[in-house]
Amino acid sequence: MEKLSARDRIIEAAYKLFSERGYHGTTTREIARAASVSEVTLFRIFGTKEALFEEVLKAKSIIPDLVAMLNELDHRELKDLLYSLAKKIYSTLVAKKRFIMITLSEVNQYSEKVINVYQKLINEIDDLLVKIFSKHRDNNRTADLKIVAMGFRGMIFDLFLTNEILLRKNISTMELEHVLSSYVGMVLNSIK
Amino acid sequence: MEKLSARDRIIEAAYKLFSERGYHGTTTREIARAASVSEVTLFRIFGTKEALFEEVLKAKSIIPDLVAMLNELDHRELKDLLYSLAKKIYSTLVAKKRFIMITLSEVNQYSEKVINVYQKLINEIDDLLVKIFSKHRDNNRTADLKIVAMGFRGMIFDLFLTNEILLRKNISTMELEHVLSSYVGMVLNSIK
DNA sequence: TTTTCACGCAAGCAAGCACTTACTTAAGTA
DNA sequence: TACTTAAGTAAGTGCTTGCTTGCGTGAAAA
Repeated sequence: MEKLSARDRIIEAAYKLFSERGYHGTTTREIARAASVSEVTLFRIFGTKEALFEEVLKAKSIIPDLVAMLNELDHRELKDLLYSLAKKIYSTLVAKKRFIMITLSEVNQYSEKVINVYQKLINEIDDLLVKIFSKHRDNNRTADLKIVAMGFRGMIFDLFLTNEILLRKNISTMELEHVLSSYVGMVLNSIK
Repeated sequence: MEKLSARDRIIEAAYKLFSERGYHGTTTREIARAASVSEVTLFRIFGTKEALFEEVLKAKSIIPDLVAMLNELDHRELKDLLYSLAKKIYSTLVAKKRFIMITLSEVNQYSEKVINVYQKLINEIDDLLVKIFSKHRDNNRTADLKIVAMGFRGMIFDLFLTNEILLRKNISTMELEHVLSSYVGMVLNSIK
């Protein structure tokens, strides 16, 4: 905490406060105070509260993390591959929990442009899953792979949302692993 | 719209505005104006903005709808039963979209008490699903029915969230039915 | 008819908000 | 040493916010 520049301290503080109280629920005074910086400095660096908000989103977005993750896959057996993918997605979501909270509370005010970014990301995840599935599918099964992919992604995301955001529950690593591998099992049943 | 009392018109207007701009992003002046009521009347009836907010949540909560829905099930074949349940859940979510939006944007400020209400509701849905599954399960399958239930609920909720809230997409009835029946298929594969 | 009631209108209040100005200070850098 | 840079302090600007007060009015109830 001590080595960070004023700019970074402000971003960290704003990130935390925006995620807890929303954009309109957070004041620039509070942010400055939490960053141990004068309010004047905040405005000198960022100009407006809006601009600060955008910088926070840029700095903390989950999207680069997820995109990077998608490119880090090895070529194991299908079951292990899906399981490790599920775990990586879940842990990325947890690591970016505050970003998700901001997104949820501000989602209805996003522009077409921002929404397209999410649209693309979701498609990218689903397409990757379809590609993985189709390599291993049983050809006399007629399951629609795109829908299986949506379902798989949906189960993981909802698990995160329900436990981490809505119920604030401490799900144990063991239980998490059990649930995720069961989800993988459901998917495998549907494509083989 | 014309026959509503001042009180109801205020609640309707507040519901709409809170869902679009969040609690802090909505002013009592705007609400009064949208309700064609003077701001004074708003405060005479509700006392404070906070109290109005709580009345809106009470009046518009999705919880009674879902609870009522759970008690309206007939006893058809498993596949049809799950499918009609999925459709009912989805359409209830759509009908209460604004309530969900408010919930998402205010979720991190809810008290233990409010969170317990959601906890109970989620458990109720999952338990119902488990009950349905276990009547029809294949006994030599060892799938954990609770987890299958969580997955099923998760797929449905994520479908709603992604399409209706995040991407604001008009998913056609046909496509929705196709996706939901595929989800039902995934579940059936896992328990039989 | 008189009283009550539900509401509107005009005005305002204290506090808080994002943001600014003017000036200062301390630590590098040329 | 002179100058730049990054930060702070103190004060304040104009505007908005939640909420209040006082007074008026038309319609229904008594």
